[in-house]
Amino acid sequence: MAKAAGVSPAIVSRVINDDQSLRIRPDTRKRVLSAAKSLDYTPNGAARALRLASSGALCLVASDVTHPLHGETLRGAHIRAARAGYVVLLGDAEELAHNQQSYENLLSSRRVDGLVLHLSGRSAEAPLRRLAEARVPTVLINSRMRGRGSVILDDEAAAALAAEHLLELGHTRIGFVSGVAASDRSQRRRRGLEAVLEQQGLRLKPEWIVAGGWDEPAGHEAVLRLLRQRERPTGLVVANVLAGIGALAACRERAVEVPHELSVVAIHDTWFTDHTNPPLTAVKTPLWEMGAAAVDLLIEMLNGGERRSVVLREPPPELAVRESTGPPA
Amino acid sequence: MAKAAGVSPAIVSRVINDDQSLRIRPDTRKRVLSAAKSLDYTPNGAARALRLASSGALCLVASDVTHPLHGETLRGAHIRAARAGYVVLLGDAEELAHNQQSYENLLSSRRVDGLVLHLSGRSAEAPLRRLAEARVPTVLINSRMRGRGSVILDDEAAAALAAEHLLELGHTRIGFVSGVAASDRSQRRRRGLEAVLEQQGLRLKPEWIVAGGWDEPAGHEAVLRLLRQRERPTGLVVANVLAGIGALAACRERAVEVPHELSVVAIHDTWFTDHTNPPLTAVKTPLWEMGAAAVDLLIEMLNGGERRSVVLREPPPELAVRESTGPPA
DNA sequence: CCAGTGTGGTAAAACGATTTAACCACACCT
DNA sequence: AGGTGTGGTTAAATCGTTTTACCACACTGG
Repeated sequence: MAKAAGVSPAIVSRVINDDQSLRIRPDTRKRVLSAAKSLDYTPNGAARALRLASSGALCLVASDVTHPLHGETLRGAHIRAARAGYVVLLGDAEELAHNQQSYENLLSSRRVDGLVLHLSGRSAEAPLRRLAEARVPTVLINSRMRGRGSVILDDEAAAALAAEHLLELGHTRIGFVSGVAASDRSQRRRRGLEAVLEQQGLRLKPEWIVAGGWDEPAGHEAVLRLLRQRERPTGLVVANVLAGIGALAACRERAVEVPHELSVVAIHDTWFTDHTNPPLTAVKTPLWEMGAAAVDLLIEMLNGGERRSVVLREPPPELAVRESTGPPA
Repeated sequence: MAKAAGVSPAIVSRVINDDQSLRIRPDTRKRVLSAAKSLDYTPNGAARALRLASSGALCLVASDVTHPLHGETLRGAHIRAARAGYVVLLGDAEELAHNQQSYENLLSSRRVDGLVLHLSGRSAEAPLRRLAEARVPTVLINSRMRGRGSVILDDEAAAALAAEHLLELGHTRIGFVSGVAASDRSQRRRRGLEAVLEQQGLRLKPEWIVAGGWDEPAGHEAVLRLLRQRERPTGLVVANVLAGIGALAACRERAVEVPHELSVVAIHDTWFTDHTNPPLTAVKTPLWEMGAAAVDLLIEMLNGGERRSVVLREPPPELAVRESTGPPA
């Protein structure tokens, strides 16, 4: 490259990288640029990474790559990263937790400059977090830890919106299917729900709080448990849309009519809530933006910014009313 | 590192990489290994990549990262790659097609050793393919091109299975909602369908073949078109499960009863086919395996193997009968 | 005329691993 | 004893950038 331009590699580098402090004659610059184009030269990534001690790659670890909600977040992260010149590596939490060896390698070989962890909150994932922060700057999505960068949804607001919807329809007996119970996001959703109920002088009955998870089988199973009880709620807030679909399935299975006998509203919204039976009322949350915000924060940290914990309040959660909610019988 | 072990870097490298041609005293090896552990040393990825002229990363470009079916394939690819010591970068076709500049950079900077392209078959993606093969070894998923590595499903068999199911139920008036019409996988599915019909002396009426796409809106719109016709089929094969869901929605919208007035069977199966209204009969296809096979093939190519075109016949497609199909009225 | 100040570069030393060639000590063979 | 392996280790070159130090030259002001 340098040879073709008849110029030292130093100059080439500085021209290509548009170094502002470089003083150069316009025609020399042009010579470099045209040589670069005619050779269709691209700087070697590995050499740059070596010299700059940074790889230009971020890694997003998702609890489950096939989880439909992660797709949105991933895309947000991806687009933002690309805009800043980073590429995104993908990790599957389960796979990595299984194979700690390779996980450690990935982190400590400086192949990635930073990490975004989007985990489920299950305890099996603890080592992933511990190792992460020890090695590279890390941002947590939808879970918080002291002194770590994180981006979380406004879960209280989302849950409150769901609760208000049920209250407006006239429900007073309201149940809650939590996500992974130990996860802080699940607890935030519960708090948001409780706050709204208390305003109305209502309480969340402990026996109507059932532990679920983030996927369909978990919601299914949780609602079966709930339906076994003598007294039943008339309205149900489900902490996750996949679990919400499981809830609908459980109702069908037990011949519980939705929404006449039980109204169901879930948190998060995706394209297929229109297509469930009945279509599922859901609270729309800014998942795309969450991914984007996580990457923004991470890049900010990489540039020397401090670790912050961001609560994503914009855009605010929105209710999409469908046919799984209605007035109590 | 070398210093702590009291040994030259050459030895360290060869011990760490387990070089078979190295003859070394057991205690020397042990010294190296224990020093490596105590310093918790990991070779710098960038330096290795530079020296070895290979990055240890593969890139999977999907037409749409949020597409539920891609999740499965992605996971298969991911796990296989990890097993071989590769990490997987993720690309979004739409994003990359938009931003060719960065795409070219990614490919030519040798940041990835190989590429897996899982595209939709739309013409906008053509440049992605062209550039890819010019720069790095590439494997196409579910589409074929002369002289390129590729992995495709046994689409004929899958479509045939769907058709046989309808025939067995007694349908003779069968329609087809294709995917992206120009894509070869769509054509293979159509051929599979036609072959089975011909065996029974039946024909696929041209007016009952409607062009769709790979997502819900496309299927929705295609079936609305189909339902506008005077004469209607009683059974419908939809080339994609998402489009299938759109088909169901279109039927609901037009008050066409499924399965009594129209039976619908789609290709590909995912967890939510159980939850549509009515639950959707679908042909299960080995998506996970397809991702895995693509990566296997790519790695084989990277190791000097020739470009092959693999048809994935194992495991064979399987029919999951649900409530969207039944005997004709 | 000379010191000082720009200007437009060049040359060389990193970055951290891998690989090759070279070297040495020692044993074994003839 | 001289030649030939053999086992074990070292030194040096290399990958392609970036960065720092430095240089030659022209121009300027006193």
